[in-house]
Amino acid sequence: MSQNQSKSTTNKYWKPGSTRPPRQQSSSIVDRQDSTSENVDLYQHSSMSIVQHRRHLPIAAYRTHILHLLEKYRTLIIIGETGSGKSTQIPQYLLESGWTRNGKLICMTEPRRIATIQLAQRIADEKDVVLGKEIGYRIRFEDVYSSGLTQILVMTEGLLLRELMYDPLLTRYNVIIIDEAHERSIQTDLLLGLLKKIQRRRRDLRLIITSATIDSERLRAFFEHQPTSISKTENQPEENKNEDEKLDECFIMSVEGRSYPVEIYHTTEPVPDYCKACVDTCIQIHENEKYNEQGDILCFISGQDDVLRIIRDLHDYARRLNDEQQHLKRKDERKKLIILPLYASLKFLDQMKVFEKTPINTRKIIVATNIAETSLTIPNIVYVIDCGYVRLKLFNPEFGFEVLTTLPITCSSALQRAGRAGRVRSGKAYRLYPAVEYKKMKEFQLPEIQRCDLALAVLQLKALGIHNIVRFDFPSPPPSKNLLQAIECLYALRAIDQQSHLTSDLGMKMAELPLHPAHARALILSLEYGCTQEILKIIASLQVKHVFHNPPNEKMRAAKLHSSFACQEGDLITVLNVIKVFEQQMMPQQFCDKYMLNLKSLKRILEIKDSLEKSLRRIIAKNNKILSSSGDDVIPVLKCLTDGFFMNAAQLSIDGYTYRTFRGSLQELYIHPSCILSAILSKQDTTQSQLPKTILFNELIQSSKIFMSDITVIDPNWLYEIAGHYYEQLSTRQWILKESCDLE
DNA sequence: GAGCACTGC
Repeated sequence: MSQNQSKSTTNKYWKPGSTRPPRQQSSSIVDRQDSTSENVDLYQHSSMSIVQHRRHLPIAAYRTHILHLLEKYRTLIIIGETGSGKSTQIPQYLLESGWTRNGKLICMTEPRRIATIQLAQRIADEKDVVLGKEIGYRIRFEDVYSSGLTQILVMTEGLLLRELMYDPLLTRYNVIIIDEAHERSIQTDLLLGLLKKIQRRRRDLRLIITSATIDSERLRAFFEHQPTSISKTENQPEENKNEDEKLDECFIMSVEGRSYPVEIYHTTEPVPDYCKACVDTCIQIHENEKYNEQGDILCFISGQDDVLRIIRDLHDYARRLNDEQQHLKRKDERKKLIILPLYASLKFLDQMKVFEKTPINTRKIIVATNIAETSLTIPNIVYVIDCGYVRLKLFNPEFGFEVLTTLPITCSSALQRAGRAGRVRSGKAYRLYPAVEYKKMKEFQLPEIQRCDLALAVLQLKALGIHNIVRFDFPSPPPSKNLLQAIECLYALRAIDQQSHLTSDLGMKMAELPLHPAHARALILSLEYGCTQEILKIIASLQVKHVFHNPPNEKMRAAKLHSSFACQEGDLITVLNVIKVFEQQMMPQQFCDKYMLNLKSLKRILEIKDSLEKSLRRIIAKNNKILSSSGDDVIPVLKCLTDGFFMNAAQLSIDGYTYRTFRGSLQELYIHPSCILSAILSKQDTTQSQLPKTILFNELIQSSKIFMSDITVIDPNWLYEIAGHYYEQLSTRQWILKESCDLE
């Protein structure tokens, strides 16, 4: 079960900038693959037929075993390393052996949209059928399947969760496969909990959970342990007992992957500056491995800022190298360098550069955030540098907010990062931390459900009829403080009443919208404030990041161009201005280039806006009525935002530049420098008492301080006018919720 | 006084 552990072979020590890593031993030569992503690696570039290819995958040896186990067990946990072929093959094995014969489907979930499409496409290719017929997929905004014809349906986790609202027993499926379960998104955990519940009613439903590394024993315990107190309604009637009743609960099996050994090096002591250490290590690799024909370098760095710092220093080195070579006027053995950044807010075309084939006599260095750990798989990596940190959202229950924070990574993450060096041939991983630090790391990252804001998850569960959230059987129960915060939040937003039931006027409507409850409330209330068109655009924009394009070398120009949309009311109204203008453009590409805006983000905002508008019309049953707009009057929009975001209100302290929330926390908050407000303020001559007294924020980001981002300026009187109930109750804590009692 | 992990409905 711990193949990952055994694959990473040796631990060696070295110090960046002093001792050089040992020279690469001559190793067996493996053909370099020209694939551009992991999803098109194996068969397309070999001479094997599809049948041969399928037979050669490690999972193929387990075909009959898997099918046999599925006859005997209700739930199957399959641990398979990358390259085992589990995702593409398992649904096909089930299809071939008749698991769809009664007209019901095989469902497979993926955490991400791109992976969903790619997987469905690949299965369709292997079966030589047109995508959308026997094999189909569903992601938000895209249904590519035919009811009555489709047998394997791949979809995102979020969509299966939505499907549960309309079909609580998921009656159209025989088998549900949860793929990539080790990522443990909130959706994964909600699905696992709900599927266990469904299995008690539907004894015929089979569940397969596949994962790379997972806390599998805990998961088996979860599926084997049945709650002792099953209520009468949930008890299986005697007469329904049949063959399915005799099934055993859960079985774990492992499938080996296909990867090469990776030598792992640790530093001798902690590095004071991991950016410098990363640059030094890149240089060392480049100098030492100059005879090595292949070998691109991938660096895992925690944030965009550090990525850009490292890129800048590496460019300096590359320039020196180039000058030296010209000066010597002879052919140097060292290769040329291509240095590329990779992070989420990078323009799409710049992201795609990492997939371009590295030319002969050239080495590619990619400096990436953890976008490279899950979302994008970069080909031909032989060297990995791991800084040992990651930025994660963490819910602080004392404080009551999610904060983006830098944390040390976990063992499983360190292994995952190192593993990226062994995809094409044996590789090396350089960890910028001592081995003792690795030993101190937590084994697995906390599942998202244990470290995030649970307001939306709780609302979804309530809508699915799970009344008592505290007693819900979670695979990893979230801290009770976090649950309590979520319940209190939903109560403050009037989505639930004091009995903790969904309110019929607001709560039920909010649950139908795929939005954070605060956003959903603002959107529904916009009908009363008469500014629905404006709030639709603003809420849609909050679901999408990176509207403003800010390349590191053109910051001044970008700031100037962006300031033409800026307004005193803050970031949300500024984005509203951008969207309003963007909508009217005949040539959106030229418009975005001119003002340094992100076309992809803006298009997606409009797409989400349309989808939210459809949902909203359905909820309020006003299909044809024109939705209200407040026109040029911004006051209704600001008041409506206050009505949704009142929990995220902050007031200026006496010092004149720090903020504190109204919720009684002593935490000092600062306006993030990316906010339009800081841009406006920095232009003004006097800095004294210029900051607005009361603001709403959408997110908190921790770096040197805790910063608020996406800020809106409001009139403090509105808070008492609109959310007086909340602030009064907050001070006296008069209200006692039923579920709070359960916790004690 | 000074900088923005990643998904998903």
